[in-house]
Amino acid sequence: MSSADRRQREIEEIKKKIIDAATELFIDEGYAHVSIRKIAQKIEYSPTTIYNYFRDKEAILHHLLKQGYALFLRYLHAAESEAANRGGDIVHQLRAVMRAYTRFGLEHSDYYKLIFIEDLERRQPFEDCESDRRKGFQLLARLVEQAVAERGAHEADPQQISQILWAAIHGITSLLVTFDDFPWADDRERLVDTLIETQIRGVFGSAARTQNDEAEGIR
Amino acid sequence: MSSADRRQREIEEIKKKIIDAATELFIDEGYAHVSIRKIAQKIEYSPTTIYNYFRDKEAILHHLLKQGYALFLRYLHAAESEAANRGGDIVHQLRAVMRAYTRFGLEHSDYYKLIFIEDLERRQPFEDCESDRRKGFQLLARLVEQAVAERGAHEADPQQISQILWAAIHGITSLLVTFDDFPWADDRERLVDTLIETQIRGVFGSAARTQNDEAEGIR
DNA sequence: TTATTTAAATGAACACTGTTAATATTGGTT
DNA sequence: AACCAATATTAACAGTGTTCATTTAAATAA
Repeated sequence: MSSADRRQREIEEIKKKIIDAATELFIDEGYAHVSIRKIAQKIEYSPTTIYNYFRDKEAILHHLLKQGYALFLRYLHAAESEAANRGGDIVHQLRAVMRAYTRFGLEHSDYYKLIFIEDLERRQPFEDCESDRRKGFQLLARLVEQAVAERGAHEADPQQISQILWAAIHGITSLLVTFDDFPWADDRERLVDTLIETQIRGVFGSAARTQNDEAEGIR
Repeated sequence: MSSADRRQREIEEIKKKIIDAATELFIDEGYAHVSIRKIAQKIEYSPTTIYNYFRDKEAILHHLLKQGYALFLRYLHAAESEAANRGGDIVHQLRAVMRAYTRFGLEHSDYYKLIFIEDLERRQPFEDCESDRRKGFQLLARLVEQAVAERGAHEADPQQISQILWAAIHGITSLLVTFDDFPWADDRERLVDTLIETQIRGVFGSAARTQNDEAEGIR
């Protein structure tokens, strides 16, 4: 059975080669402007060979997007648990997750564009990608629910608050990523921080600032 | 010269016919999936005829986007001047403009998708469309500057505040428009209102609520 | 090792796409 | 009625995603 195993590895290897070539091309020239033939040429295979590994061109994009979403969720989860382990209070965790969201967008702006623009723009988005997106939102929603339960908020409905926070953080990230040459305020990191603080203040009131935050020098 | 005039009208008429057919198709099937031949068939002309009226397929999209931006700016300006004429204070105007932004997005979600997703997604966006977008932002920025001067804000930098408000309002609009079947909180209008109030509170503090607002029943 | 079976890579082809150049057709002016 | 300019159309090119029949390579059996 060893030869079958080896073959399995070979298949994965070729798949990876295709994905890598496609990623580079998609990012450079945009999904629509990349042809199967170009990808094939880049990996030095015949165009039809690709169809032995992926059902069609969309399947390649799908594979690529799934990778992006996995990375995205890893960012959010890492931020949440790290903040929790540090003993930060619930609002602190919320902040950390929001920051992680934009950090992902800025550090992997190509992925962000692909998964939050290219994917959204398609007629029929991939269901499992949609599910990953929902997972990201629910992570945020859980934190908000807990935070509202602990401290109360101006608007009582946690669902509404989650969606507002999501909107704000998605808004700044997508704008920063798509309008790279817009004259953004001095430092982008600071802009994001100010936005997050504005949201926290708007939702929980200024009482939401804790000694914990002060100690870490959060404005 | 009357025949030349008539011809001029005819040209505009055919252009309009092309744009209208293209609009419908682009909205239904997405820019990438619409072919010149399909547009031609819809208006019962030969495919090549279209090239007598538009340089290429992109030029059609361009024309369409310009229309969308014009409508968008009309929404913002109308809201601003209406709020000003009603004697509303500056924060009131700000609210009105933000609401107008989302109202445009919701009432013309197809346009919104085209101009705020399709356009952003292209490699090289049309400059004059970019300029229209900037105009929209600057309208907001002017109001913010004035509001900050009048009342002060938690964060002193008006530029930063403008960008935060822009991000929030763009965020909620694009999410509402792209995730039409997401389980949004009860009433979407109310969600938008709550988001706007959250922003105002976060930026100007709760002192920002005026008797004027109370009188009009704004929460 | 050789013969046979199985799996993978390919070349040719189809129905499309945007776009161009040459041709046919129309309408207005002498 | 004859001409001419403007407009519409047909034919064609290079390129696209994708399929199918065919060839090549690899794995197994004799």
